Amino acid sequence: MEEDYEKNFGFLIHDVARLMRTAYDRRMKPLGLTRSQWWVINYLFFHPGINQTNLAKLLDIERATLGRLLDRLENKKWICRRPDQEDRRVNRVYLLDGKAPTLQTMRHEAKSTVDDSLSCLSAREQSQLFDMLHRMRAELSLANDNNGAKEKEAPE
Amino acid sequence: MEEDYEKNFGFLIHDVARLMRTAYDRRMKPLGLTRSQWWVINYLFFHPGINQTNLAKLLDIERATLGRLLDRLENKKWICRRPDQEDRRVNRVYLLDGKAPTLQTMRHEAKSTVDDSLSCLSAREQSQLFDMLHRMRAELSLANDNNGAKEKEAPE
DNA sequence: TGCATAATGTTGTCTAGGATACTAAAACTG
DNA sequence: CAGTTTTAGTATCCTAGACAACATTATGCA
Repeated sequence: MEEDYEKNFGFLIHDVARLMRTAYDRRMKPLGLTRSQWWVINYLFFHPGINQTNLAKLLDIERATLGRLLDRLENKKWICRRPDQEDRRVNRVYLLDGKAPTLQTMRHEAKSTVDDSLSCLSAREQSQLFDMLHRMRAELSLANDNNGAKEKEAPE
Repeated sequence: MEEDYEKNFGFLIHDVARLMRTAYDRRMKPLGLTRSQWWVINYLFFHPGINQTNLAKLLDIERATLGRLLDRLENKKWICRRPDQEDRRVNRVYLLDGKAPTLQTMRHEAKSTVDDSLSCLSAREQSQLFDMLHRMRAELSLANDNNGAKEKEAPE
């Protein structure tokens, strides 16, 4: 019987993701950021001036969730929101100056966290794992969209 | 540059886990339970009368997190807590009667959710994936324990 | 026996995430 | 142009999770 629920894939992957998050967060703590916050900032580095909706799409999270993440990052003086000149609904989000060095440090921290957790896999296994998870994400993301839009798309 | 952060394994697995959770929760919704709640109940089915600390250990979550999960399940009349006769600190947790049929339904729902998300992998790939994630979980869980106990274990 | 220590469960505080409803503004349509 | 619809961002409410502090109760030890 143990086997029965030890085998639930949903919780297996949930556990791995959760354990990785806490490992990340522990390492990030001295820098004053969580993993999610760092991830937002990392995207902002590559997409300065992006608006919130598009950033939420990139991160594949809800706009509300991103909004709150940005609130916290704004409080900590990591980012700023500037109103768009042409569309008064839109905020453009920028990384504040002087953060590049810390960002670099965090990328290294992130990398060693990942490396640690992948150390029990061979290089070949790692790339297989990547490939499989990518496919799953694509599949799930699609299913998610279809479900979310179900009411509107296929009303009968 | 896209490649650079598209490749972050921590977020890849985080995304997959999150998408699976929302897929689960959507399916569970008509039954009035979230995935986490269902998981607790599933364990209780196999371990009636377990105390909270041991249940938290089985689930590998914090006692506080479990306590609040149990609060919600108690409100919904899914479980009850009964004081232990010998140790007055301890609560023994039981599944209330008549829930077995719903539990069975939920197991099927859970299974099809998992099957859907794994449908893009061959049987061989699935078992490889399982194996790899199990190893990672063991590794991370160990690292987590060591870190959590660090202060006490190695005070110098 | 009496005090120090450990264990059980709760509460409080924080982050993250989803869902929904809302406001303001833009875009579309007749 | 007026009215409708869509879009951007927020507010509100919920679950879940971690961490830390705490009261109560057991346990161990001098």
